[in-house]
Amino acid sequence: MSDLIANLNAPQLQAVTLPPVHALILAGAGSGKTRVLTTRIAWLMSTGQVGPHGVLAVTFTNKAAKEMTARLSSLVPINTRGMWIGTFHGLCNRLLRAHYREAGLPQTFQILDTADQLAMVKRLLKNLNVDDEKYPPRELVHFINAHKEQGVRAAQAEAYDNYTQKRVELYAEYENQCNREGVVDFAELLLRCYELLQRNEPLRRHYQERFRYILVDEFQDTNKLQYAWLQLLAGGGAKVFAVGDDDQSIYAFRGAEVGNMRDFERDYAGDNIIRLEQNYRSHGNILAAANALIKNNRERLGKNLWTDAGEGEPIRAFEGYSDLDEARFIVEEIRELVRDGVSPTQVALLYRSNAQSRVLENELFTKGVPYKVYGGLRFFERQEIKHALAYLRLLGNPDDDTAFLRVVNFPTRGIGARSLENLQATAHQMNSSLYNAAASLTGKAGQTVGGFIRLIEQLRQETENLPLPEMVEHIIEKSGLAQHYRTEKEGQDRLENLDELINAAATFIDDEGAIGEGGALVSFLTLASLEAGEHQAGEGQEAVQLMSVHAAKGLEFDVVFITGLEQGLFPHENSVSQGRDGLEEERRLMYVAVTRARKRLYVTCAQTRMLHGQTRYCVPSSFLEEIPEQLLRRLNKKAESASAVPAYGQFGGGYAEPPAAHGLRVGMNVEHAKFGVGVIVATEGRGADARVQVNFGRAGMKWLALEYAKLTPV
DNA sequence: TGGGAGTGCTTTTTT
DNA sequence: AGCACTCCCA
Repeated sequence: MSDLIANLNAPQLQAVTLPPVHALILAGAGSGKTRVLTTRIAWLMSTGQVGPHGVLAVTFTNKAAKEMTARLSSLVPINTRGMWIGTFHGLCNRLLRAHYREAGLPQTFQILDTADQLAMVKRLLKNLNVDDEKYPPRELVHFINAHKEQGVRAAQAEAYDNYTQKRVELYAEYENQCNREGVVDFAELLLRCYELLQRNEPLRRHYQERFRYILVDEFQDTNKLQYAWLQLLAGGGAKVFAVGDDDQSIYAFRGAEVGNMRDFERDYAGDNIIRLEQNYRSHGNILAAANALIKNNRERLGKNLWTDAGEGEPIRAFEGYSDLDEARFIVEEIRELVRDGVSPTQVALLYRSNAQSRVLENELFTKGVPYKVYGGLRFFERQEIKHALAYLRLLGNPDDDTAFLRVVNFPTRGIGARSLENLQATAHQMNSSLYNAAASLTGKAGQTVGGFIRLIEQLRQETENLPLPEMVEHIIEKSGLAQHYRTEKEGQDRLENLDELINAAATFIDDEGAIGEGGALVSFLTLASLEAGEHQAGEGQEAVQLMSVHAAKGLEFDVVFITGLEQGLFPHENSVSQGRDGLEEERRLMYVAVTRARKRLYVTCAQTRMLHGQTRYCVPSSFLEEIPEQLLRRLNKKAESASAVPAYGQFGGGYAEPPAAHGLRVGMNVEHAKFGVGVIVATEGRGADARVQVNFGRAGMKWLALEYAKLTPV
């Protein structure tokens, strides 16, 4: 036991060994957050304060949950299998499966992922003859989810105008449709679980008494409903240990409420607030830059990271002429680093938006540097996988219209739009699922659709007694999917993925020893929805890591490049237009990016960049100015770059248009009588129409018509 | 039915 | 530019 806490620093030790109280742990980047969380659990158990049974630990991602479980079993000799460690959604699912009747769900209820949900909303709009231009499906999905995340059902939703009135009605229709089909979306898992506990007192009491200690990871990312859910579970005297970092809150755009941290402080933690401020990850200069940046945010709980690792290297800053120039510089540096013995896996290229990876990938590819991009399509989201799963879903629950429509005519079996319209109308009349309504169809539609129904019935019989992997294999073959992809030109990859699905089923059976409530199939399908597949294969390869800043949260690397540091890109213009809060979230994002680096940090930008098919002229990010100059080493002189704008076409892609005849060029410094000295960032038009965009620093960014504005080069 | 042309959008993302 | 989605024709 003393081993357990031997190497903790003072605040870590304090947090881990806290008596049974509510506590808020403000854990800075790289301060040993996960370690404290897991050691706390281990400590509570090994001192006999609680058994594995009485602990509830909540995370946001499956990855974090798995890591916690793994670390825990290395700390204490217990079987973690039965413990309630998981994601909010995973734990809610578990509760709902165990009490599906009380929750008003069918035993085999399935989970809609984002794509399924969108498909259902689109279908709904069509069936109800609603103009999808006036009510865009995506916006409606957002409307529905946002309400659920606030704990608001359609019946309680406020309809403050006619438009919203209609949206609320559609929300209600959507709820009905989900209930009819016996499916739940992600937000529903949480809301349904919350309502279950709220309404069912014996059940609530049971869990309130069971869980004595509740631990929450990444608390700054919780939304309102999640907070309410925690409050409910903690209502019986359980002690909540919340770990989070308000400075790393970067998910407000999807409903996270940093305010929950303050609320938690007010409602629970009181004076049990512990700050973990010693950073074990980054060298001093990197931390100093991070601290200097985040200091500019107003709403903070307050925290200052420090390290005893020494200053380390300066932060390297580079400004390229173009995005291509920037990419070339980066790849050159990487090659040098690798030559000096740095492992490519320890080098990360970060960007604000995924579209930026293209130029970088191109250059890496050209120079033969292996790389891996994170954040593409995930395994269970691939179309062939979703098709196979849809067949499986239909076996489990014929009322699943989303699954039905996905495969009723895939591979094609002559069931056209007319037949389906027919079917949907019939189903609507009968208030039943498409599958059920199929029997009532007459004519040609009745025949073709009937054929599909018979196929499903046949598959059901044939696979009834098969173990899961063989069942999956059988379905893939007999549904015609395999044959379809065998004849398709580009089908090879898809066939391999389908094989991989069979493997996944086999692994699943081995790992889980099969079955949860409702059998192996249902739990496998649940896994497919809840764990869309941990990124892609080939994770451990010797490759440079490319990812968005969001995706980098929680990771660390020896060398980090933060790329595309330009005004409008990072901070992103859409966020900046959302006012102060938007800019502050961008700054937190920058803070996250900076604190990923252990030893060396590069910050790079470009003067021109291809965006949406057009060349944009860029101004360096305001975040660059927020890093104290003495921490920086500029790898190209700033003054030089201003006057050294290359001639047209000199640098690969060149510019979209040659410099205009008025002699003013991007990068030139000019003086204006009123605004003072500024730098030209864009030019447009010619002759009398010519305009230039100038960044005057304090006086801001201005578009000036050359015909009127007097600009003198300086 | 399926493909080719035309249209529109484009921040970040987990469950 | 690149991609997803729709529409229309063979």
